[in-house]
Amino acid sequence: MTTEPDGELSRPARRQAEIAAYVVEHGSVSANDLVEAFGVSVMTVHRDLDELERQGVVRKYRGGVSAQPTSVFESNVAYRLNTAQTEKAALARYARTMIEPGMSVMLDDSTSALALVDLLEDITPLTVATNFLPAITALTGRRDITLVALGGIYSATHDSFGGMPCAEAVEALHTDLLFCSVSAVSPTHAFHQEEEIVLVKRAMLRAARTKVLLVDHAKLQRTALHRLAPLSDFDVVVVDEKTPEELIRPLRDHGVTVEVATF
Amino acid sequence: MTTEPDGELSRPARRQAEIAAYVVEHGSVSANDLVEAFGVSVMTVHRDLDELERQGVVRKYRGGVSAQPTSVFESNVAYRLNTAQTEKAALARYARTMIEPGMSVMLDDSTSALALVDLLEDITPLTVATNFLPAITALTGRRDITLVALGGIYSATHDSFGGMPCAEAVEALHTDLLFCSVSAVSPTHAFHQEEEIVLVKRAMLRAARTKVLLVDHAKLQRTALHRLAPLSDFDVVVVDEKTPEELIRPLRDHGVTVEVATF
DNA sequence: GTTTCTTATCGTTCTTCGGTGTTATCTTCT
DNA sequence: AGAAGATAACACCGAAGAACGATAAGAAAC
Repeated sequence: MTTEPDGELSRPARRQAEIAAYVVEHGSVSANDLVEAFGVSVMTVHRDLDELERQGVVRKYRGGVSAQPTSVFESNVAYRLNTAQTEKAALARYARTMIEPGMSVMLDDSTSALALVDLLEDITPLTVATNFLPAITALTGRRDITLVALGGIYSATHDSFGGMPCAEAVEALHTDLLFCSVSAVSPTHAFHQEEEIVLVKRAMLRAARTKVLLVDHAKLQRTALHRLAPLSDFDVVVVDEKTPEELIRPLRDHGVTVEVATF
Repeated sequence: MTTEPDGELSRPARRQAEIAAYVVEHGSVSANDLVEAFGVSVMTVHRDLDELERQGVVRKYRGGVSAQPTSVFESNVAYRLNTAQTEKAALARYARTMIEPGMSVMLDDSTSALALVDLLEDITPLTVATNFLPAITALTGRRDITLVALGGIYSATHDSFGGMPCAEAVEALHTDLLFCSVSAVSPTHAFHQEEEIVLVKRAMLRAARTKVLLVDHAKLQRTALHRLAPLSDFDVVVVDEKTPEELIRPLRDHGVTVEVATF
């Protein structure tokens, strides 16, 4: 798992993700180790490590770096962008079909939601509320889209805004739709790794009429620390085509509406 | 006034500002007029006009464009960035000296505040709250700075977030300092052109302990529609060095603390 | 229908800036 | 003091993308 992830990431971003994985795997390594392992100069390694530290993924000390808890590595944006991008595109395409002109849509800080932003071209008028900075930036250019930024405390790890201020901003709204994602899904519940995130997502769930959960199949076989909400809180759970039937059935058995996004 | 503003703007942005000024001056002009006046192709003119329309500065119709009320032109970001940049830099440098490590600072969506952002390098730790997107973007990179984004409805004209949601976000905070700017200043009051902006600025005034008003001398000889607040609400009014003494005296006579930012 | 204006599309140019290594300076540990 | 590691300060290279114009297709006026 330490080698060649692919995806549409810039070279340094990809390398940083690889370095992060390497560090997580080895627990702690020296800068020189990384120089050898990745064939770049010391300077570049340090720059990468600075960036990773800024994102909260590693801790630097004199002589090397050590890994932070895996959970924060997994919610690292660069890492997530790397993962299952084709699945996410499919999920986004499905989500796209649920949106009608004139609606208001809320998006959380997930890469699935970001994929959706690119597909919003010709739905107009439209109101979009999100706390995810890349999504915000992408939407500022769009005339005909009313953009509501959900402010809050900036998190470099997620590149989004969160915390109490964000939750409060969410409370003040009510949208037609919510598209969000989580770290892990059991047959009965959705889970997430970080508590502050849970705060915001719960608020979002309260603030939308129709709630849609977007998950690729990897999420169904994983677990995460914090229970976010029962799946019954969602109106639809959308999974990708590669999801094995035997993972879908338990969900349906528990009364969850599951839709499969075909590619 | 229609010719050669300078500044550190990209070429198209500068030209767009010039076109905007041209349109404001002439009330309404045809695309071809602009082609001649600026020596670029029709296509480029149209693209510029589209952008200006997106920002709410002009209105396009078949055969040409017409100007929106001057007020919105004057709050157009590109235009403001162009204006009095050296003065703004001086104001920012002065403001910089008022900030101590550990403080929390609120910035409004003014270009003066943006100039200040660049000077925040070595004050650490620091908390900054702002609704100005360029400032937010600039600050996301900074480790050691806690960034609180003030969300709200995106305005392309100002490139910032506003409206009720933003005002509410502001209410929920309380910072040590506030740096803001306005369109116009009389000996007794600060004024602004747009009502929604007033809403947010008033909230900011309520949410900070020490309030600092940054104005270049041009502001002192102007008027604007909406009364924002009495100058007594501000703890300090900072003006630039080029401000004539006879404009400062009336302020002081009314009990306002005026500081002059030397270049 | 004709003319005038506008928009879409494409390819070229140009600039900007991200990404990098090298060298030199500065820190910190021993 | 010396050595190893970290950071700062240039300078270079290349690629991504902005900027623009020419042309063609489309829409609206007349």
